Amino acid sequence: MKVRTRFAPSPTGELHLGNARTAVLNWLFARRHGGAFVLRFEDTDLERQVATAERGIVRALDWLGLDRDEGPFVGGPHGPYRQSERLEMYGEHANRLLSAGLAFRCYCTAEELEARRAEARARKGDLRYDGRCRDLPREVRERFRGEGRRSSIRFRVDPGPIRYADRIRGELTVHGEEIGDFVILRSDGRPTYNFAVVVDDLLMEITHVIRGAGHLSNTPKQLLLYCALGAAPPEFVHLPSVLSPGGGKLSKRAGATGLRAYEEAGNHPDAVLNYLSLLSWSSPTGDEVLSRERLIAEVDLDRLGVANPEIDPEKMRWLSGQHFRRESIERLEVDLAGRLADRFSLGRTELRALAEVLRERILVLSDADDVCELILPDPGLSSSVVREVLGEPHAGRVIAAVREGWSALEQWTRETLRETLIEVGRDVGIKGRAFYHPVRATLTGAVQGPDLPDIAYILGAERTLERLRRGIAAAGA
RNA sequence: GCCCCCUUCGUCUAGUGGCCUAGGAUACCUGGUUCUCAGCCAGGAGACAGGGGUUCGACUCCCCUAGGGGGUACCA
Repeated sequence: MKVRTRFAPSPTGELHLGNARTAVLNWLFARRHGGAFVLRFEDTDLERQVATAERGIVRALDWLGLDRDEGPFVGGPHGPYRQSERLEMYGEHANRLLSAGLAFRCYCTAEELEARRAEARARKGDLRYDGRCRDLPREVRERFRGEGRRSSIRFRVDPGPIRYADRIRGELTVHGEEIGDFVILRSDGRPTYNFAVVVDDLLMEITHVIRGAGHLSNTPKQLLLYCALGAAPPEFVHLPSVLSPGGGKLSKRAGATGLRAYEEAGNHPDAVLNYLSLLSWSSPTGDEVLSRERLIAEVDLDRLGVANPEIDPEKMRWLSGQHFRRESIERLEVDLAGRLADRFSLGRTELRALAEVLRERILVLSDADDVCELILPDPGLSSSVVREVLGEPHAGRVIAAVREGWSALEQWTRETLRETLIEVGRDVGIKGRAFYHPVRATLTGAVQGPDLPDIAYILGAERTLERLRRGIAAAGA
């Protein structure tokens, strides 16, 4: 049977790391088995407009490179892919259960139920539905209808053990009496979550339900529904809940736990994919820096852990750096151009040089901002640090010697620049900061930054030599 | 209240009764990379939540406690 997985967020706000991790695992697993990954929006409960949230989620999935085989905007044979557009299907299925005697109409109003719950809470009693409409005599039902009472439809849950399986935790058991008869269709005709997922997953032929562990306790209800509908349940895989840095719950809004923040900081998308997959999972090889291809080849539901992992933004950044180190120059050029275009006008060779240098040192793309800010603008030599450095005894001589060495270069490469710089240093007989600082200050106006040869390489021969020329003049003055 | 799930270095994890004087990664500290920051390389410190069992032997199995997560909704 072909593997089919799904990601079913409700389109409220932005994707947080926990949702994203669920999406990642579903996608990876589908790709691993040549299956289908479907996106579905669970929006039955939402009256506000959700269009922007929907687009935000799709955009986030695209950024992570999680392409969908079916879903909103791409379509597919099992649509529609929004619950709000599938309302008749839920009604039909609920009626099937009703006529089979597996469900019943409940005439209790929301207010009555709430009042009873409050009362039960007060005397520390049982909060579950008491089953009072379960076997209502016909006359009573008719009287309620006559009174104009609306009814919801509840699923009949008989007492006794319910055994269900989770791929990660194994066999689990709950007792029917702990669940109670739950609502599947509200009195206004909308389905409840537990009913809608089952109908959708069934109709969409989902084979593996991979979702957060928060849904573990919903699973027996859903299993019961599958049986009642005469269908074979999918395999359930409940991923441990992702926790905020420090251990708290992952809140829906908090910026630091939103996927968006990691994108804006310039984390490499493949690294985010990699990092998210490493939560509760590890490669059998022990390697941690994994390409998309390796992730797909190596995902294995049987290597998933049970404990709830905490987000570690530092490790995320490290991984991002590792992915940049493995990135192609061409791709990095595109990323850099996109990020820096509005602040700097970058020439072709300059962009290439920047990419070559930055590939070896950045953790996240935003690190490039600082480097460019430091190197690209004309430094001006009037700042106090520069004047101080250029005022040192041998400053002018050092700059002149470096300029002479570099201007004789046939090839302006990082290697030749570095070798020449070391050679000149030896010849001139000045070392350490007395040697480096005058050159550095002249080139960038600061005494701190990337390696000197790299700075010269990015600036190119013409600009480097010109800046040095002015440095000599300033030092001489 | 009741029910379910979880608990290895700060963090992510390896580990399925002897291979564990518990391995890796990150973060941290130290040294190197003839300047700085970053990167990179090398080294260091750092954990089986606590208590009872079972067993010749327990990080691994069972029970209790504590802590965390979830459910008990006409929320998802």
